[in-house]
Amino acid sequence: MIFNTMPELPEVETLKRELGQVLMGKRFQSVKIFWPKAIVPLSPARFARELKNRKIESVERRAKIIFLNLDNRKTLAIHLKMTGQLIYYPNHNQGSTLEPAKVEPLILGGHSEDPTKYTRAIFSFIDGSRLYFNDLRKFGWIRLLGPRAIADLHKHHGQEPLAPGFTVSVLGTILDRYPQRTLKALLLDQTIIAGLGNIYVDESCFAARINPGRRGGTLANMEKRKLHHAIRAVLALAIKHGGTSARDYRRSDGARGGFAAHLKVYGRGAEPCRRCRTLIRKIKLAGRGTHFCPRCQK
DNA sequence: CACTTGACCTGTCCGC
DNA sequence: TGCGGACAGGTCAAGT
Repeated sequence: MIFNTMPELPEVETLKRELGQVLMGKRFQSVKIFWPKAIVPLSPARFARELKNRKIESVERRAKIIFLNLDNRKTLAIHLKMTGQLIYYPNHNQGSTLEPAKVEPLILGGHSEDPTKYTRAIFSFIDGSRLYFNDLRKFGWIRLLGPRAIADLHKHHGQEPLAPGFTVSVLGTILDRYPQRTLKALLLDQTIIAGLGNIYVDESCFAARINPGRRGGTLANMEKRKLHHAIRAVLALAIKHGGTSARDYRRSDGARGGFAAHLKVYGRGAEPCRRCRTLIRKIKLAGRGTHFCPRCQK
């Protein structure tokens, strides 16, 4: 089973659901660290010692972070950043304690690679199954945190856009509070709304038919309602499709897939708008490549 | 206050 | 074929 994510909220949520199914109740046996920076401030030895024999009691997501809650009130928090992956290998040799499970070749970035080339950590469980943390660009991190640190992480992040509490009026209040910021910058800011990234900000703005360069204070009430609905609809649909592969995502069965085929503007610069055939424009906004239809999005 | 740039890393792609 | 530059799903710090 391969979980390859391009992680924004829908991708991390997909991972959380799938990992929740397989990791619940597993106990860590050993941990190998190949890129110690990924787990600072702990040393690999300390990190492994603290995890040994701990049981995973639940799996959660907040913003773009995955939380593996352990049986000692500590939590393994994982952020995949740009290129992180969590790949689960079930134990194919159930019952055998001598022979480690064979590692299938890993497909990464569309190429067959040495399974360990981008592997920064391997978590082995007592039943012989394993979880690989791969990360080409080494931006991702894994931290073992107590309740206080977890609470701080939560505090650092804003609204969960799919939670019941994220209402039209909450979004309206946000927009009114930052009247001068562009929508693009506002929606990317994790301390305001947590979970949207470059793909889903562009897609949400398109769905709402609002230009991402608009300032928060300029949206009419109807537009606020449309944006609110667009954000939730786009995220929900993307989750339904298991997330987006902008590049070379493969499922365990080798199928391309997910939400990439449903993208309306992201990655479609100079291609015709699916609604009006006008060419999609790509500009730089808030430091990020930004895609929109100049005709549909006012 | 809002925006830009650079940093963290490795890889791909495009133009010359 | 090689080489330099731009760019890539994220986030943080520093400077304008």
